[in-house]
Amino acid sequence: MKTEVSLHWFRKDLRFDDNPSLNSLSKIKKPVILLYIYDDSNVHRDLGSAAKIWLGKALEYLNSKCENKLILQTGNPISIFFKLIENFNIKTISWNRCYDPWSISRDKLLKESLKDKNIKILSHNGSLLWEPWKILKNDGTPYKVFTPFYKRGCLESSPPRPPRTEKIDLFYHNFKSPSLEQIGLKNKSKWANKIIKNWQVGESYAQEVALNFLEKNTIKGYAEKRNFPYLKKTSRLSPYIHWGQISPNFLWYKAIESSNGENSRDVATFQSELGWREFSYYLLYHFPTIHEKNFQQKFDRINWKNINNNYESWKHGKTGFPIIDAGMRELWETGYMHNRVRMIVGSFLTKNLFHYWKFGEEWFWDCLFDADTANNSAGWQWVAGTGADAAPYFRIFNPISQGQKFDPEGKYIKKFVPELKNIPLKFVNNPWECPEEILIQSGVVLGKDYPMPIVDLKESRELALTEFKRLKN
DNA sequence: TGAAATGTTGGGGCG
DNA sequence: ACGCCCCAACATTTC
Repeated sequence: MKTEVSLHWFRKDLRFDDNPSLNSLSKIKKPVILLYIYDDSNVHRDLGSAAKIWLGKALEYLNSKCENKLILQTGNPISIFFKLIENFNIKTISWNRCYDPWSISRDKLLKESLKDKNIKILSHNGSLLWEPWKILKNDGTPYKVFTPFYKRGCLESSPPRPPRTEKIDLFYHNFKSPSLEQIGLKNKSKWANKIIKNWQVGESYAQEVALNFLEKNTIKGYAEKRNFPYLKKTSRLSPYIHWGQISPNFLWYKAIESSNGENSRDVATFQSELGWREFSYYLLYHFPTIHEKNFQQKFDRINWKNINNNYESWKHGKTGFPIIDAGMRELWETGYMHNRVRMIVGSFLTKNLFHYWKFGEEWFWDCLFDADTANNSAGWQWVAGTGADAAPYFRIFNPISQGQKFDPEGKYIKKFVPELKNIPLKFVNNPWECPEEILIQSGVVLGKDYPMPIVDLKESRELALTEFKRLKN
């Protein structure tokens, strides 16, 4: 008779600490097998290039932390589970929930297919502070505005589950897994090596980053300084949170513990950023087309410009607007972009280049380590003005003044757009206005070393306003 | 989690 | 001393 075992299916919870599914299996007291499925048949689209790199590293780390007993599979979960059930005497299958529509239907289908197998199936909340279906307005409908969602909905409902870690016993097996190379999760390209260089991917590093931020009071000044990209005062936790290498519950309670007289506003701001993440997941759960369609349908009538060369210039940081180009190059070179700059480049693509937000969302999806369906779509719809509680359509960022305001010394720009490093501060954001003589001294030939601006800011802004205004009539 | 256009105020120069 | 203009600084409105 084969040993009775439990199975934990890792999805967006690539951690051992504060993992509700693992905790529940610890109570059952049967040895546990750990599974990850690189599922390309049930998702709505393939992972982005950066995400695959991160995932590969994360799985490597996870495997090393469980004595290389992680079962790695690729393909359709239903057939994989059937195969595993033949090989092991599985009594319980457990996972932490995902909240995107295709995962929900996949899990539902799986539960049904396993119905008569005499296996207990458990699902848990491992990635949200509040379950989306528990936060509703008095009339029973979901919130559509962040502030009441967060303040009345979340903060006034029961507090999030405190973090907890139980030890599990591994089941030792010889089940064979394909290698990361074989399933396409090992990218050895120059680009891959470059963008991952400054990141350490495992759970312990996630905790290190979090504790440095929260316990060592790096968070002090966060409320103000998080807007200045060169200061690097954001938490930079987003990739870890996305992959579940650290739980929001851990961060929530660590944040509260770290709050003192000096930083309470900073801590509250950080908590509300976690709140924005909750809001994005909440929206995707209640409005499951938010990743592909305008949340506000009236914006379907906008005549966006057809995709053209400007999109390529934007993607590769060659728009001629230094703060935009710095941001897009940070993305391409590091798999990350500072939040303030995400807003600026998003506004530029949707309002000045007048491209549909989905094109921006797609490029971010491909390049960001933290590429996340809920956050990415909600963010792009926010900036485009088409979303729930979005920025009003007329809130158009001016890349020159945003650069001057949030990169006042030009340090961020000069880091990622080094061809401008000798340009005097006065012209860092508007090199095309720099006198020829100074350009020569700075070693820059516009149109050759650095592009001329690809659009007229004033003109394109007016055009966007006119087109958006048209919808009101 | 804007920015530009427009309006208001007040101080200084100057006839 | 006074009115007038200019303009910076700030406030309000508008998109």
